[in-house]
Amino acid sequence: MKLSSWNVNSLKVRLPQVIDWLRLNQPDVLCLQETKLQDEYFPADEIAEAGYHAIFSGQKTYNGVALLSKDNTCTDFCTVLPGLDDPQKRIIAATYNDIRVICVYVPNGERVDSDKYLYKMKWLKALTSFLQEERKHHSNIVLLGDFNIAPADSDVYDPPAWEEKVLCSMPEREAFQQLLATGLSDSFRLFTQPPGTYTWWDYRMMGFRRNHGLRIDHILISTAMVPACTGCWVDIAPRKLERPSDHAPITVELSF
DNA sequence: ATGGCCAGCATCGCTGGA
Repeated sequence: MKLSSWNVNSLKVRLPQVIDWLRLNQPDVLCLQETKLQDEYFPADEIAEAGYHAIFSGQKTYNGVALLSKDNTCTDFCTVLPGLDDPQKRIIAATYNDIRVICVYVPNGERVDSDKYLYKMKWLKALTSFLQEERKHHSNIVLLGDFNIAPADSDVYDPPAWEEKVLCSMPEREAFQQLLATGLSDSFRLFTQPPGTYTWWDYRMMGFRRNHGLRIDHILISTAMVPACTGCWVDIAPRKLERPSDHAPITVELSF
């Protein structure tokens, strides 16, 4: 089975690209971030025509997450991060065939000296606690989405320029390691990858053409799933389209 | 040169993203 994650930066704008991508790639689950849609406007019918069931948690203008799946029998649907009274729609989780799928849109943080950075760190701490709890109930966990963290300098096109900047700062990288310490592996790093593989490129300054990118979208799998993991890759094709999202989708493949 | 682009909302300029 295949699970994918894509920050679409407005599902309204990107819907045709998402539908095309689903038809072409046929993931079992596609997790979306930054849908930027209130639930009453979610394009469930168009997505159903492509053969996918959708659950979603959105709001006006900002944030918003969704899980699209071929399987329409998910259970334990959840859209809140316990311990955090957060009006921002940044998490959606559901269980598909004994696999716990947790889709997240981690706050950006803006700058390391901003209040949004403190909110980001608080959010990550609550997420780690949530994973510790989820681990007690599920052995097969996939935590995927836009983490807004480049875990290492090899995930950054220009490490000196980004040193201790938001997305690359040590506290953020430590928070990422704390997530892994709950019993998760970065599936991307289980395989040899082409150097300079990223998931986000700035719209400005011809960021994509110059491959000025960061790897900030991730698929983390519980250790029990590692032997079944057969691949993880980033598909940069959608980033080359007209009116692209600034993120590319990432996919993990599992032998069940 | 610390900007540049993009989406949304509400208009013709701002916020937020990363």
